[in-house]
Amino acid sequence: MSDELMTIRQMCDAFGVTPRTLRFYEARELIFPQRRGQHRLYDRRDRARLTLILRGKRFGFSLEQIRQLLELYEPGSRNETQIAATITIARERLADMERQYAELREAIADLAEQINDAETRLSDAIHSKRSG
Amino acid sequence: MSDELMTIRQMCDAFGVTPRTLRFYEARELIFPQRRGQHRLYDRRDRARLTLILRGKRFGFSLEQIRQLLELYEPGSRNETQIAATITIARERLADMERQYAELREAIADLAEQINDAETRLSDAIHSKRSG
DNA sequence: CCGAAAGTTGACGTTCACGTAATCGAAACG
DNA sequence: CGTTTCGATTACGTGAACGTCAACTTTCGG
Repeated sequence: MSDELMTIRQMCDAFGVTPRTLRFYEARELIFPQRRGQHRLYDRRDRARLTLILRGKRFGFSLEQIRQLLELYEPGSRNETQIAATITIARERLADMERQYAELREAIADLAEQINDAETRLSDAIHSKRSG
Repeated sequence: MSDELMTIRQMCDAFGVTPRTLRFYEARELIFPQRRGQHRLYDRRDRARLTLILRGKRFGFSLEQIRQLLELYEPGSRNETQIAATITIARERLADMERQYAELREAIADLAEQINDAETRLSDAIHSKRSG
């Protein structure tokens, strides 16, 4: 069932990454595809993790930070100490994201204003050219 | 006037960067401090640019993208074509930021939920231990 | 005036996140 | 049954953004 298990190429097409990237994430222990013989096979869980990886990257997180966050998404058979540690890390990332969210709002407003100013300068320049 | 002109060390202390970083940004043409003899001196404009550089970095922009954006903040003596090009680039960055802003909102909600779930698992684990 | 402190210019090193090429085994296909 | 094709492994290369170290001036406090 191609809906359940995907080859590395299908994954690459689906997510817009290269085989190298998927093998690299695996080497860094971010995903753990099964093997059929020598070949890798990716299931729903792997796809979900990859989605989170790519999202994390868009927010500027390192692969290591993302790896730590992914533990949160594992109903994992780990102990209390590890769960607590993961939660602590996740709270820090969450705080990062909330700060970034707030700052992004400001930055968007700033940039929009600068674009407006530049547009004014531009139309002024065109106008003075036409009438000069 | 130390409020007007700052040495490289004062800049580093103020912005939390290293001298190497400031010289690197200068080599990449992101800032242009004056020289008193051999030494660099940074003015208000340089500080404003550095603020924008560090902000841009926090949003995951490359130094080259930031350099292009900085042109927008220069009341610059450039021609219409260049202003128009800068505006086009800036609009793209603005679109990037708006997408990021929207996605960040979702991601924050997701992560908060996962943290909640993990906290539940954690307290459950503690409870089962106490009563077991 | 002079020695420590601060700053300068190379130039090479480093980390992250992959890219790229070589070589190999397995698998699909006419 | 040979040959493309897909995938695996290994290893070296790369670009971005600095770190680090050496060798020199320059400047400032005592």
